[in-house]
Amino acid sequence: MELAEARLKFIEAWGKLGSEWGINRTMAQVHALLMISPEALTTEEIMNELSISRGNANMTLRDLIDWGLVEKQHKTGERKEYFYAEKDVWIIARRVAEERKKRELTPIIKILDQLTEVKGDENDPAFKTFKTSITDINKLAGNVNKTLDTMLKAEENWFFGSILKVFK
Amino acid sequence: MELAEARLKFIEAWGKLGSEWGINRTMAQVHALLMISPEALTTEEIMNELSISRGNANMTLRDLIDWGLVEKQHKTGERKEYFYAEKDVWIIARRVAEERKKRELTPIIKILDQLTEVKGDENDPAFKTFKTSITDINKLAGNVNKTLDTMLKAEENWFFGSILKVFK
DNA sequence: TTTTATTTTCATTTTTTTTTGAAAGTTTAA
DNA sequence: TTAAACTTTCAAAAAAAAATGAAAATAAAA
Repeated sequence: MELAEARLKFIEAWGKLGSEWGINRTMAQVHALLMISPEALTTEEIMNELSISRGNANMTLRDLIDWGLVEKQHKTGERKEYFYAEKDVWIIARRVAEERKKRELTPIIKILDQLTEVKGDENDPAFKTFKTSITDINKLAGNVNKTLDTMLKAEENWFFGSILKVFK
Repeated sequence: MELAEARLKFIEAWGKLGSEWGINRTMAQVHALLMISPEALTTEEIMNELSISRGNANMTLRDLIDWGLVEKQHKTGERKEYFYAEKDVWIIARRVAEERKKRELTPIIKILDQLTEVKGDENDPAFKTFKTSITDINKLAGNVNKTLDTMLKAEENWFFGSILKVFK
């Protein structure tokens, strides 16, 4: 396979994967494009490569910056902005985990904590089932949380190396 | 907080979480409702509790069955079908992991493997960056895959117990 | 300053996803 | 059989999400 074809396939696949995980397809595609680009790109170049509008490119890039996956660069003597993506997959994975933890896990844990406080009749099966489910989900969420904290503190080889041996 | 209110809050929160992770909000809500229901429910009951149409309820329940999270039950002497959800959160987590692995991880690994075969000029930065990125993502995906396999074989206390101590 | 290059915003349009509901299909019982 | 009870399907409608593009805003240069 030629580079040009492979690049398009990767961008498409990354976009699809993103959309399956609740991430805007275009955002995932812009990320894919920047990940495989050795140099920082301008908004114009991104628009052309992916056939998207200026507005879309602008908003998507802002989101990617918010996620900590892309940074703005300025070239001396040049007026326009360039965008460059982090390329270390371990750092990328950690950033995504960190953001999703902050945006989704923390809020749901807060709600689950409140729901644990529900009052009712211990002999009512509806009450008992509710309480057990919430308590169990809360415990699982707490463990996911702890595991993510460990992951966020860990070095790259935490995942690529030692931990896997424990499973073997 | 009263049970009725807590139930609604949980259903809402679970639906929101689902939609953030690419799972249809209604499907997550039906799942939530069944998880906190001690007894199996009829389509009719689910329609009423969540104010959804018969068609929607039917398709959503079928999907949940496909995911292995819900099962049909028949009560003797009764004609209509009842739906019951698995309540063990560890089993739920494993089923979801198993399905997403099959539906999303395996296909992307297949594509990444193909993309690793790309041919080009080793001195071309575009080629080098592409190859490095794909190779790294592929390695990470492979490790995620291995970890999930381990998780799928593991007992509940793999997650709730021992492994966490390794991190401490 | 004023002009020009560039970025950002956001009301509107387009696309995608989800839901509806009524007709068709199926199963059991009379 | 026929009818009643219940389930499934799917074209059409509605809702939600994403994208457009032109105007407004901003920033650098003349």
